[in-house]
Amino acid sequence: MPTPRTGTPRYRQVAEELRRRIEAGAIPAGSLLPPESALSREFGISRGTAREAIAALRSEGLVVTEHGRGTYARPAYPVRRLGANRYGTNNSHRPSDKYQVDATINEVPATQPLANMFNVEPGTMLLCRKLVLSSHRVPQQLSTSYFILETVAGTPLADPNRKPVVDNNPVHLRAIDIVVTDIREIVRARMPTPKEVKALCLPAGTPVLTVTRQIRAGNRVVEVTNDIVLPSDRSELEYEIPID
Amino acid sequence: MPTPRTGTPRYRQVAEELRRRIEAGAIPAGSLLPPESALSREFGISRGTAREAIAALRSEGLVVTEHGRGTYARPAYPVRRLGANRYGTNNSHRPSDKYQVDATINEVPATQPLANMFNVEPGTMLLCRKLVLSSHRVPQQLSTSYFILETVAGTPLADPNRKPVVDNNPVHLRAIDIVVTDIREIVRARMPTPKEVKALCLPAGTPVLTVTRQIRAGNRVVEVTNDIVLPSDRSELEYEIPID
DNA sequence: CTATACCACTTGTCTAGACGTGTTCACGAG
DNA sequence: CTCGTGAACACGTCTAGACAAGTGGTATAG
Repeated sequence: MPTPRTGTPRYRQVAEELRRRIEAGAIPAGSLLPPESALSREFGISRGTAREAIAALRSEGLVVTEHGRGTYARPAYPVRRLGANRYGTNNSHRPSDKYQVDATINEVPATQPLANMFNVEPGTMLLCRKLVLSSHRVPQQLSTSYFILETVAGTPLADPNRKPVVDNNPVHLRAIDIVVTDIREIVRARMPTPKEVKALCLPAGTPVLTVTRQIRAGNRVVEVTNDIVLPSDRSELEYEIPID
Repeated sequence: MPTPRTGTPRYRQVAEELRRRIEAGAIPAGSLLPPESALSREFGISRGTAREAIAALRSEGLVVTEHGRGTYARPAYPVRRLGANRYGTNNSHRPSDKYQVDATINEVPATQPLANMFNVEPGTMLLCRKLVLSSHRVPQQLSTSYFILETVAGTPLADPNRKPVVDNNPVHLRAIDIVVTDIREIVRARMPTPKEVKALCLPAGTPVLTVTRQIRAGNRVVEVTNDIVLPSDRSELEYEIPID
């Protein structure tokens, strides 16, 4: 029984109806949507079409689905704002207290793109630090940083047993006599890889913010972080731009 | 004939195989993947399952699908970098030449959140400017800006016939005797609404970057842009952070 | 009272087929 | 030579049904 077409596909009509119900509060945030079988009956569509309608909402980040349980109107997450002052040298508040950090450290030769970012020869040995930053057992941030090995070898930065620093690298670099003068960040967004979905417990359809960061001391690049990965549903980035 | 299960679902196995082919260059960027019917035959799966495999890759942004044509390994887009110097007062390069701008201007009373961002009473009249920035007939950026009506009424900024400025508002604000001292931006990422998908010609599964911007002159907030929307496959944001 | 087994209900995966709609290209009419 | 038209082929939408697998509660055995 092919339903007569009205131009817009049926699954999209159903998605819009569900969206209206969520936005009007008829389906409160955090509560369950009707199961697929009920939607199928209510709208006179097959289960496959009902699933497509829900998939459309999921891809907008409006709902999340759990196997065996159902589909929820998505509750607003508490957002972690990475403030404009996160690199300030007066570390009045230390975010590290609230977060748990897992680090793996090893040494690698510079690949071509990394060498470009450091302005060194490819093959130069680098120190590579991969961090996983968690809060309440939920991973909040992944990052991979590189340092010129020569400049940090033997310092606390290269010590795997040392509790690694979270954000404020300028302070810790100063501790080893590197005075950071400026930081350059490039922000992008993309869909996560399956690995990142797993590592960050991302609900399906949630994009990630990525930050590529260069930390410079004078005209020397002392650290390259080749992608800080942040779940976009739990993070935002703040910048202050002074005007001359 | 239900295929025997090996733990991971068939559509995911097919997706991984296709991913390998793309990453290995067997399917070069920009070229067509085999059509669904061919995948269905090659892997011994139904067309629905082949579609699911492709949907998985699409949701990672690895491929894009065009109705009637096929699915392409996604070519790298030319990326528009919004540089750290985009608000510089010496506008040495004028990006406006390369872009076409459509503007709609009207006057609205401040809602509560807008009033908060401006630090004024709700209901204060604002000038609202919606811009669509295009390049080569492809929309690249949407934005909605607000100004305190009183401060800009009668100035070129409020003139709908005037060719609107693209980026560099500080320069144009200075022209009406407002000296911008700093700009605060908050960057987020999310999935686009269906309207944005259409307006920005977004391939399915592409997230958008959003920037909420406050432009301040002294301690007065002179402009609030409540979301610049950028397609994440064509844009990146650059920031320079000076360290004291 | 507890632990387990089962059951009802949910989403996940998959099949086979139907018809709609957009694209492309070759072929034929003018 | 140009224009259009139609066939072939691509993806888009939808149906009906099947079984797998996760979740949570209930009834039963110990």
